[in-house]
Amino acid sequence: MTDFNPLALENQLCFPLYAASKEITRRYKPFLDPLGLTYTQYVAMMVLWEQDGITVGELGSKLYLDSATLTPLLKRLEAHGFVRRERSHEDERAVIVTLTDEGRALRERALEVPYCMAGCLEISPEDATELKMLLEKLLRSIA
Amino acid sequence: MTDFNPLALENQLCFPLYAASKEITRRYKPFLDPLGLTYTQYVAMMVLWEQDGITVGELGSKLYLDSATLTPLLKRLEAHGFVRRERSHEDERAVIVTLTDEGRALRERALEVPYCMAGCLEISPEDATELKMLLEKLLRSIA
DNA sequence: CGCAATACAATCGCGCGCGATTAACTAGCG
DNA sequence: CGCTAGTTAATCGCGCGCGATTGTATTGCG
Repeated sequence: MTDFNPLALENQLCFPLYAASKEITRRYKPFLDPLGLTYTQYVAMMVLWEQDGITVGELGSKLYLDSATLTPLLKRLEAHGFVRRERSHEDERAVIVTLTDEGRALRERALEVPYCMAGCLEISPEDATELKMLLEKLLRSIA
Repeated sequence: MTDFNPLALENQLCFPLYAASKEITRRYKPFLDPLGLTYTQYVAMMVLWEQDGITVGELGSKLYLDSATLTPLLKRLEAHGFVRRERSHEDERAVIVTLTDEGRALRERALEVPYCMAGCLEISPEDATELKMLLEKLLRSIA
């Protein structure tokens, strides 16, 4: 029997996950730079394009991020004129995030990003579907 | 035909990749904290446990990290007494990273980490193998 | 009603992650 | 041999990512 090294990088599941995530985020950069968005800001905007006027907490639960990350990020998006941040009148603890006209308009320019990325990632549709399914399964089991 | 929204979070491949990577790194924390390592420091140590005395550049190519990340990280590992950083005599541009006795000894304590994580991730061996294979395939195609 | 428990966002501190630049060194070509 | 082009780490600046704490608002229980 060959000796198995549990601390070898090749025997890790999590390392390729970590490395692939970083590399892909880097691949997004040239497509997102012209929009003035980072990757995290981009996914935050995706949530808002689907569901405008949600709270910081709701946004965070969809993105797996907390207010320590989101508050400064949303302030930057606000400074860029893409969103507004306002205390809820019903519940003064909550902060509602709303798209501005400029933020809504940005969606049109962002529409091509997924297609640019699809052309950039050399992965078959079958592998992509399988990978997405496995990642979501993993995510459900731990998050 | 149903209308497909390319900017919906559920239609992204990269988002579950990004989210799962973050969540898993977080799961490592309680196991790595007692060793005094972050996740990135842990994978750097894994490389050194396999191949001691490599340069910053070689380490970076294995971890997909550059010197801007590694230099301060290695300084912290040096401050903790796990590694030494010395200019190569053959090539004064290169910096050789070497394990200290303490750094080598840490491997024994780290050996249980992969087993703790395996017990913590609810994923079947078949899914894990398939996921790892797909991630490495993706990584090879883009990095 | 009053007060303790809970919920929510903001803040703080530290460690990445990386594009861009800088500085030191080496290689290689004429 | 000298000079330029290339290589290697280090540094800088900014934006996350998150555990921990803080302050305010709400809820719920007696």
